[in-house]
Order: sequence, then C-alpha cells, then structure tokens
Amino acid sequence: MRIATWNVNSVRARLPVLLDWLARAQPDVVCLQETKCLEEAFPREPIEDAGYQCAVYGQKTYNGVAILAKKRIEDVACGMQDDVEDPEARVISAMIEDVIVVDAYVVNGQEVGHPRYDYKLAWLRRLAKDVGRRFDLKKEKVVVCGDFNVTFDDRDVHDPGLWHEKILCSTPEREALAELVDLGLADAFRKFHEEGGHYTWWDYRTKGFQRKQGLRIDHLLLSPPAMAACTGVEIDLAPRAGEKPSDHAPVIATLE
DNA sequence: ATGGTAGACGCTCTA
Repeated sequence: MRIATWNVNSVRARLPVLLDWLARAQPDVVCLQETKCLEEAFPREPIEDAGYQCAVYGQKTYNGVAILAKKRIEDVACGMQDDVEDPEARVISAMIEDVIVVDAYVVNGQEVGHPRYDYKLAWLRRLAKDVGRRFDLKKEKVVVCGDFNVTFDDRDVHDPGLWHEKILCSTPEREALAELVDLGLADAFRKFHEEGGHYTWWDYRTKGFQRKQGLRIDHLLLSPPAMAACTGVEIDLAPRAGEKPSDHAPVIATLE
C-alpha cells in the first residue's frame, strides 16, 4: 500500500494537477490538506471517476482535509475526538484495510508570538493527546500524516541561519511536534534519508522552488507496526515543478 | 523592516 500526503492549496484550483498525478503515481491512499471548500463543493465525481473513494471534512475558504483511497474507506471521523470546540476543519481519520490513517493540517501560526502561534502550539499538543488516547500504537498500523507546518531540525531547512527560531522552525514548535512523535511514532522519511536538503514546501513569493530554497514540513509519522512494514518514503517533485503547482510537493510512503 | 505569490472572497485574510 502506497500512502501519500499532499497539501494541494485548494482542491478545486489544483484539480487538473491532482488528476494527472493520481493517474501517473497511482497511490492507494492520499491525504489532502488545504482543500479550501465545503464538502458540497468538493470535486468528488472526477476523483471517483479516477478510481478513488473520498472522505471529506471541509469548510469554506480555509483549511479542509480529505482522504482518497482506491479501497473501501471505513470508520471516518472528522476533527479530533475530544470535547474541544474547534471551528477549523483540520483533521480527518479513517481505516483503509488494516491501516489507520490520520490526516492533519496543522495550524501555520503566522509568526512566533502571534496569537495564531499560541493556537498552533496548543493545537499540536491537543493532537498528540488525541492520537495517544484513540490508538494503540504498539499494536496497530497507524499513519499520522499531513502538513505539520513544523521542521524537525535544521536538516529540514535550506538556510538555518535565516530561519533560526522563526515560524515553522522555532524550538517550541519542534517540542510540540516531538510530543506527538514521542508517543511512539517515527518520522518515516528520515528513516530512509539521513541527510538534509530534502524539502516539501517552497515559498511562492520568493520563487523558492527555482532557487532550491525550501523546508521539509510535510510528514508521515508511523507507529511501530506501520514502520516495520515501510520499505521507503519519497518526495515527488514533479507536480511542484510543473504547471500551476501547489506550494507543497506530495510525499509517498510504501507499506508492504 | 519589507515585499514578493497564490487562492478564495468580495475590496482582505491566510498561508
């Protein structure tokens, strides 16, 4: 089973690029983030015609997540399964075959010290608590993936000096991400690629992709049974290099 | 310190 995560920055604006990529890459499961539309506006038909079922959790204009899968999607849950009231559609989870998939679009945070930054830190800690409560990570194949809007360390940063303690790279953000990982999850990409210089997001504004200036902020975090089945993780740069790209590239993990 | 691009929406916000 090949599981992908991709922040598409509007599923409607990205539909031709998404359909091309599905046809070429043929992933079994795709976790989308920043779909930016309500469920009724989600382009379900063309995606189903491409051979994928859709589980959608959307909102108007901002955020929005969806899971696509060739096989049956079961046990769909929208949002975190706690008592907190959260108007932002940022998490959807489901079971496909024997794999539990949690698709997360973590708060960006704007800048360190901004009110959205505090919301980000609290939201990430809440996600860690929710995942820890809901799943038996020692026994189940669990993949927590998505746009985490956090780098793990400076290997994930093209210019660590420029980004030092900036948003997406600050110590409190990395510590909040570590709370999730410390439940017993592994950064699957890093298991196969020790060296730095691999990125999943490049700023449109600074022509970051052309300048090879990016960050690795999209991750697949695997429970021990999922990691034991994982034979590789790759970033697919092709749709980022092509026409009308998202600012993120898809990342794909293979589970045998 | 600022601006650059992109998307949705509606003349601004989020990223």
